[in-house]
Amino acid sequence: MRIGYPCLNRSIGCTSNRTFRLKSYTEERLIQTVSSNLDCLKKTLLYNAAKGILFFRITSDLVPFASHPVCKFDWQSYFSFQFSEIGSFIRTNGMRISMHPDQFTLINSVEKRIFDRSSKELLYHAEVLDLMGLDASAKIQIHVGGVYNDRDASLHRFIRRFGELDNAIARRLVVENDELYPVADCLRISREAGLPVLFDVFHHSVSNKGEGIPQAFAEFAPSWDPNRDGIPMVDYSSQLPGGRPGMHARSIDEGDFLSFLSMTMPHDFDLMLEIKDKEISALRALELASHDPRLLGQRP
DNA sequence: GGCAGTCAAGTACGC
DNA sequence: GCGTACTTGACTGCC
Repeated sequence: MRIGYPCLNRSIGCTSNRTFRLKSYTEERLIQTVSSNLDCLKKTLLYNAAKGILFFRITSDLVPFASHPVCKFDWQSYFSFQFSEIGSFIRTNGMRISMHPDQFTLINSVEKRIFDRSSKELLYHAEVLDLMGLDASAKIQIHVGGVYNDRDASLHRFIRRFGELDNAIARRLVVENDELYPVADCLRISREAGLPVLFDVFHHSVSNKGEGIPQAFAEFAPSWDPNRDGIPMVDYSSQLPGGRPGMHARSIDEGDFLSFLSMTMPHDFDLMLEIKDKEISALRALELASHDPRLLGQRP
């Protein structure tokens, strides 16, 4: 088990998701921003390695407008050295990487135009991971998408569209349960399309078909082929106390976390903490899990 | 320097 | 049919 946090580190004084407005797009601005984002990504990974945080989600804003028609710049070649250097650091330190395109990336949209645009966005994500020289265990996670008044047809449209994706994308894609499509639906897709299911604990608590956590684990874990995909990835968060249902907690709920660890024994997986205070909770989680056999031997 | 409004993108939902 | 929430950090213009 590796433990991690998404996209941002708030302790090191830089962020790798700096961006700018479309209106102010220039090649110069792009180069400057990507360069600073990559520098910060490297710093973030150095911090993580020093602290024993071995799972990290790379922000989709690393290369702003990468899949937008406005971008004609060959950032792949221009930054190839920096990407490969970062990738080599990741591999040397035994780190796991994920990416998560935002809500606008929908492969099951009724509109072909939206699928095409999403496909370009996914290709950008795959290129980032390819340029880093990471194998297919570095994943890109998306949700099933919209319902469009017909869940079954929309679920099958996901499967059909998945089959149309470039292999560079398909080999990395994993589908994540959410409020609209609970894990049972993702498993149907997985069985037909052959992609793994990324289990989101918090979404599951909001939307499920009665499966408890142990049962859900028993069902989705086999969708990951250890040789091709690596061990499963799991997203974890808990309810913000007093917040609207579905809001993410600001910091880790220690009791909930410990009970989650014990409920998921003996499954091994990499755990992404989707919690507002990011690396703070990840560090706390590492302490809380320090006696868990799945983490032993991983402290720096 | 600080604040408020806005930002590429889509969908669901309430009116 | 239309407007707004979703979710969220960072940019931008304004003071």
